[in-house]
Amino acid sequence: MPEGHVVHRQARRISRAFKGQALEVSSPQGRFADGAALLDGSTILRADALGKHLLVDFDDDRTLHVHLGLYGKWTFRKAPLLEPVGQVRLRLVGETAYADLRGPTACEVLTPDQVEALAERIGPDPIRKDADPERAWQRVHRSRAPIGGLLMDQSVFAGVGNIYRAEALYRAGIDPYRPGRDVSREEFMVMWADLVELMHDGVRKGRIDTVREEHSPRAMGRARRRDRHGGEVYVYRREGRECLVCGTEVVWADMAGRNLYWCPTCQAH
DNA sequence: GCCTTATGTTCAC
DNA sequence: TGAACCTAAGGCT
Repeated sequence: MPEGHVVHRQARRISRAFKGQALEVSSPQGRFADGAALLDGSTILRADALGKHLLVDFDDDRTLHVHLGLYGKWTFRKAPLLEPVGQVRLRLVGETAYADLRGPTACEVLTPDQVEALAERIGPDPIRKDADPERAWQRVHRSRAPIGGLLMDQSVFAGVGNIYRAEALYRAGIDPYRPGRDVSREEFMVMWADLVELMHDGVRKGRIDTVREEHSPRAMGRARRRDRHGGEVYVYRREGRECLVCGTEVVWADMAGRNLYWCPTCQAH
């Protein structure tokens, strides 16, 4: 259940574990048997993330594309090899370690053209150095759709998920229902810079913390508080509890089938 | 043990 | 807008 920061961590981990090695590739579950056969014995050149998409380049111009979706998960282990447990779609075995992939939405082999097409259909990823926020700004600026929806649109912001959506809007003081076209360029650029900072922090720590020091319950002498996803946040899944800043009850709504959380006082407009 | 829920995307209507 | 995809964890019994 990852947002972009997790996928970037996984790309880094795959690079460190397997780069330059000829891998044994298999599909214990069988659903990726053809792709695994195609990649088996090939060498990994690099692994990278584009938003929530993981791309692993093998020699011979073949790229493994993995999207974890809502349930997908990687597990990394040191040798010795253990029998696959459960539904393992893909197993990568290197010299001293191996990785198992379960439950992904996408696990396929792409050609260079297909990789290019993927890169073109997703928006700028705040975690990547080559991201151009102007592309996202043009989309937001011209849209009547609510900014809360645009933040979840991967063709506008790649890698942003439900937690970063809720927290970036909270920190910017923006009502999730405000139309994109009513967000000023200044507000957009501040929010983009904030996403860059928050998501880089997520890559570094492997968890999402968004609460500023001055608002942290620790700083106010209260017990350390961890939210259910493992980090410390202002509004995500805190419906019915008090806003850490103003005390108003955090509220919840369904927005396009996803859970949306915000503080109606701190994010009034 | 059973039921609900989840940091997501795509497709059909 | 809703269902399907597909797996694991947590809450409930």
